[in-house]
Amino acid sequence: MAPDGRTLKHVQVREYVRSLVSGSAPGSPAPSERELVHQFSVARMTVRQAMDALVVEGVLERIPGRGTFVARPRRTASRIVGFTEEMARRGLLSESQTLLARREQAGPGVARALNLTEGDAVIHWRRLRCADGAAMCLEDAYLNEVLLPGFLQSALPTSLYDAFEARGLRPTWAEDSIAADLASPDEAVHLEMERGGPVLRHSRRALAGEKVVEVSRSVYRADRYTLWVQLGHA
Amino acid sequence: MAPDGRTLKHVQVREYVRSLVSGSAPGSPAPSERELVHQFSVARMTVRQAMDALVVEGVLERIPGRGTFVARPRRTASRIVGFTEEMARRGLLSESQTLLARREQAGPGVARALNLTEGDAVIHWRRLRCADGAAMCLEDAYLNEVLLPGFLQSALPTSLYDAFEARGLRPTWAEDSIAADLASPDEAVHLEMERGGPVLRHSRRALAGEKVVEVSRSVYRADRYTLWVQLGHA
DNA sequence: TAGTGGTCTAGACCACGAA
DNA sequence: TCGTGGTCTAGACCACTAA
Repeated sequence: MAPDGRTLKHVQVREYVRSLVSGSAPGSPAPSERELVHQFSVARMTVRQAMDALVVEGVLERIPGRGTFVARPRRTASRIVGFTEEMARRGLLSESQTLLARREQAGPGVARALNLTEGDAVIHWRRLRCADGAAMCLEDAYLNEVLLPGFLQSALPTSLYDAFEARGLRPTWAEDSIAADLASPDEAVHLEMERGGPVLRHSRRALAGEKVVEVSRSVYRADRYTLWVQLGHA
Repeated sequence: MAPDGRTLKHVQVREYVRSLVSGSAPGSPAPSERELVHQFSVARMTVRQAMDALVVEGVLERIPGRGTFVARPRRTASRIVGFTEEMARRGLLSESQTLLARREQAGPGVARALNLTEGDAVIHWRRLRCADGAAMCLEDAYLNEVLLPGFLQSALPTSLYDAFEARGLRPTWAEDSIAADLASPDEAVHLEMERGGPVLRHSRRALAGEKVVEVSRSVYRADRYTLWVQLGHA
């Protein structure tokens, strides 16, 4: 489809307009379609193809009879992020202490969640996660070793999600479950809280495309953590 | 734009194709563009406009050189639903007992959340919500009286979200916060649980377009409720 | 080779908004 | 009245896929 040497005209126009309006205030006018026809010496349908893409993206908004304008940014559902980015968003410095990082054979539950067969090799990574120096969460992550070759052999990353990103495996879909519970004795020790104190249990199954990249169980100190979720759009 | 008497051609083609493929299995071929050009005696660009819309909607998928096919349904983020639909989804019968339903003056927090001024009239509706006969949740909802005229004067609905729907105020955006905690004595009595038992606190601010339609605080028995959330798409 | 979608042209008329 | 976006035409050539 895309000729090798040259850039498609509608892409040229699209990216020109995108750069023009990037940074413009919502409501600012974009060039009119006929104006762009003259500037680029292209047909109007070509310009419309370019603008259509930006409208679908939510960058532009058309008002018949008036013109095309910079759209106000859409509200979008929560992005899928890991602990590190979540804490950064709250202005907290995150640190982690690896309690366990090894190759294991998948049990029935983990195998099913990772779309693997029982006994397949998985990476089990257990960390105590702190924010601004205070124990916040105990996290057990299970990863598909096939998708992360050499993961345990090289230095463990600070952010698992950065490691996904670097491998083109940024999660695009997540199924989370959230429940309240009381801390087990072992959890209480790690989280430096009293036994039987309240905790928030957060489980996640994250996919990149069709690949299950992460299955995890986290337990948060209830007194230090509130989960925020945005749903819907527009 | 839209002439009164007749239907736009690209809309005709679009709806024809939509009805053709509705119910078809993912991967089934849709008519080719040139085929539709002949059937409808329209230009190819008109057919493409129709098909483009269906592709953006996620109904169709184009494969260059091969044809256009029915797309597999997209995974989408959690819909914004209320208690009634949430329980129905779990196969549970929900019932509610109204503990309080009255007009109040908005306090500072509720006023800010509802985009109102302190002292404005709001509806405060407190319900004990049960699933399959068992106490599940204690919910305090605050509503903008202006958006729900006559709400308290007529029979209270079973489902608040049905009432929104009937008024064209179905929430399209929600900001939720979720935390673990221990039940207060009062909550424990209503929820028929021991004092200091674990609960899940779920707060919501729901918008329909730009209008804040609901601000609520719910407290769930931790032993009976786990929250499920899906994020992302594709 | 025949068919498909992707790109592109050079026009046209319409309804609507602002001046 | 003029400019805007919305619709529509009747073609064209391209790259790709499958037979």
